[in-house]
Amino acid sequence: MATIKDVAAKAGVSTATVSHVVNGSRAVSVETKKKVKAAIKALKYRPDGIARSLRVAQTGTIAVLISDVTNPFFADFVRGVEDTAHERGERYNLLLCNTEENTARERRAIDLVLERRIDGIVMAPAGGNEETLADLAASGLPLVFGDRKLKGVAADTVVADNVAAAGELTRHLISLGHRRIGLLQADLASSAIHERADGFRAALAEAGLKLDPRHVVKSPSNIAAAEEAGKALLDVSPRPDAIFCTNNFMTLGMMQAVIDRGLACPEDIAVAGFDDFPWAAAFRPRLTAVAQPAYEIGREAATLLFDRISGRRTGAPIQMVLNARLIVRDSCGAGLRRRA
Amino acid sequence: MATIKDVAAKAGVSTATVSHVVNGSRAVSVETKKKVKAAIKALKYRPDGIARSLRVAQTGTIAVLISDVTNPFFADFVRGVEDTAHERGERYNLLLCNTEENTARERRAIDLVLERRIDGIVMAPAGGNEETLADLAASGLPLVFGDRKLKGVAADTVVADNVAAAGELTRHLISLGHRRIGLLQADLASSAIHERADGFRAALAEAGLKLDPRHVVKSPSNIAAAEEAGKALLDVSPRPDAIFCTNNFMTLGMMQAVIDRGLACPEDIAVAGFDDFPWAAAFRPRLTAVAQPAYEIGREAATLLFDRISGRRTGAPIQMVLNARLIVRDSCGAGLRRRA
DNA sequence: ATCGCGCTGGAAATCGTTTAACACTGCCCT
DNA sequence: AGGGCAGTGTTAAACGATTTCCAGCGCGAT
Repeated sequence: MATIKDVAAKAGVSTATVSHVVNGSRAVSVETKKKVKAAIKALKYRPDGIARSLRVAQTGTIAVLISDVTNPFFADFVRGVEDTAHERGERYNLLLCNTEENTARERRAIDLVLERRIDGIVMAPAGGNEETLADLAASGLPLVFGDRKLKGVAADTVVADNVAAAGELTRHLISLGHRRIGLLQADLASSAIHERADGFRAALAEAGLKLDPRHVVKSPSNIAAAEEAGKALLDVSPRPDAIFCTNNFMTLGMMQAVIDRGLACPEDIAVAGFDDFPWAAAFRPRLTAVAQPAYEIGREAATLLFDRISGRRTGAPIQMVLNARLIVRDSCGAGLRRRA
Repeated sequence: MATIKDVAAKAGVSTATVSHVVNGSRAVSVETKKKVKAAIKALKYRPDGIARSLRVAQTGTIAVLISDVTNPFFADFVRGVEDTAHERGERYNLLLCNTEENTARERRAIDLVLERRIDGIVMAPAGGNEETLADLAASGLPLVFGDRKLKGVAADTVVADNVAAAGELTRHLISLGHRRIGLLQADLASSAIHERADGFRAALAEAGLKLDPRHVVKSPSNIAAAEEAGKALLDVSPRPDAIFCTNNFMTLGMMQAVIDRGLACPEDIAVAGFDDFPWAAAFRPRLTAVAQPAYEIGREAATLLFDRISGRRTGAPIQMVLNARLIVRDSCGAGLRRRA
């Protein structure tokens, strides 16, 4: 690889001049500019970003820490941050880390990206690293939380309005005549999950409905585990007549469980999902679900981050909450004559 | 941020010594080691990876260029490479770039990551950058293609056996009695897509079946476009009695189109997908599809890459092809009494 | 004349590491 | 006694950029 020195030598100028024509950081006569450009082309010179980063103390890289890109929610989220990074810096890059909802992995990932001297972090915190993250935030490194807030650490945050949306969804269930409504809850520290459960419970209480403790089960946040948990839920007697699922994995596992037990949705049991899918209207039962603005959460989080990085915004962290919207389709029995 | 110099000063040793205790690169007496470690802790010293990278000429970062993480296939693929990166380096990081199947974006992304002096690239080439990529491969930077091969550029490659799997899927369609089989093809340069179409056509020919030209339509690779294209396909007369979809977006769009036209799958029309979904057995119609080993493709691609990076393997590029497997469910009418 | 200024250009310090080369101290061996 | 070697430690030169001074030159104003 040719270095700036090689270019300077070939063009018969100093490295300072080469740097200036590359970056446009000072006026350079058209003549020397031409010579330098010729040398650059001849040597296929490409500036070394590492050396540059060392000197200017910024890397043009931001880290994105999420639990799993395989989760469509986070895939959208990541696209949101990438797209806005693209619009801003022109030259920003994303360092992606899947933390698997694991405190230790998250801490390792943080260590790693800090060593890389990234310009900022947007993350969906797994929980359990409050202390580390509070230190981090205090250190001044731009840090924003997306999807989840973290108690006790002051950082910019953008989340969906989980309790409101969860309330709306369960009221929908109730309005359809369901009374024994169960909860299939992802077993995560995520504030989002807990807020959804809270919204669910509050709506139930408000309607004067009781929640049978056997009708709430927690499951690891993946489809296979949710399927097992879902079956357990279907096996209690009396069986719930509707299930509220706190995230997309729970929903998918639950649907599978319904099939495993030979039941029909929505005729035998209603299932309501938190998190919509692009294909939800194309397969039966057409899923009734809350659609989260995953992409926008990523976008806003990135915007907040870049505002910090650029110094456009300083001072106290702000918190942004985005609306999620209920999409009524068939899986809860809307428009269905209910049996018995 | 404390630097190595600060630590050295505080511990009363040279920076060389500090470096050696940090990296374990030479014997250091227990006494000085203790002093150094104390200083490190006291100052919260964290080595600067940028400076280190500059010096040692490697970054511990690899770039992953795909069209879109939002595509479940690529999400799995990325997880595959990340997981193996994790197992290898212990300290490897992923730079993620979505190229949107866009030649220009891909070239920009390549430029960007080259400036970052990444240690290697694994990518699903969009097509159109053959020259650039051939240069790149020739330059000696470890480069491996996943999911797609690129004609005319010699690089390690891992792909699925698209033509075989496509053949198997269409033979399945034929065996079920379908005769007017249509093709909904993603309009991509991807070798994978073309191989699937080839496998499809070959199987048709082998069975002595004709392909009505009006029964093959190309669509941009996203659900909405595929839905429109799917409707067009359903509107030709005579209507096809089965559709082969070349990737997951085509499949989803097609299913939506079937609903839009008020038809039933598989009763009125069969749809066969290339790319399975984790939820495919939980919703109706249960999709018959070829399941690609997306995660494994990512894994093997990364393995190939690290073998190059570490110098464990040199010489001519190798090509690896992984099997995809057909999963028969309901959407093509298996086990269905066919009408008329 | 002299001063000041705008326009170009260069020399050299700097960013924070790693590492080759060298130095010192004991100690063993002959 | 002296050479060789193992064990620790330091000095200083890279790595490849950016950027702060500083300088030369031409020119208009005083």
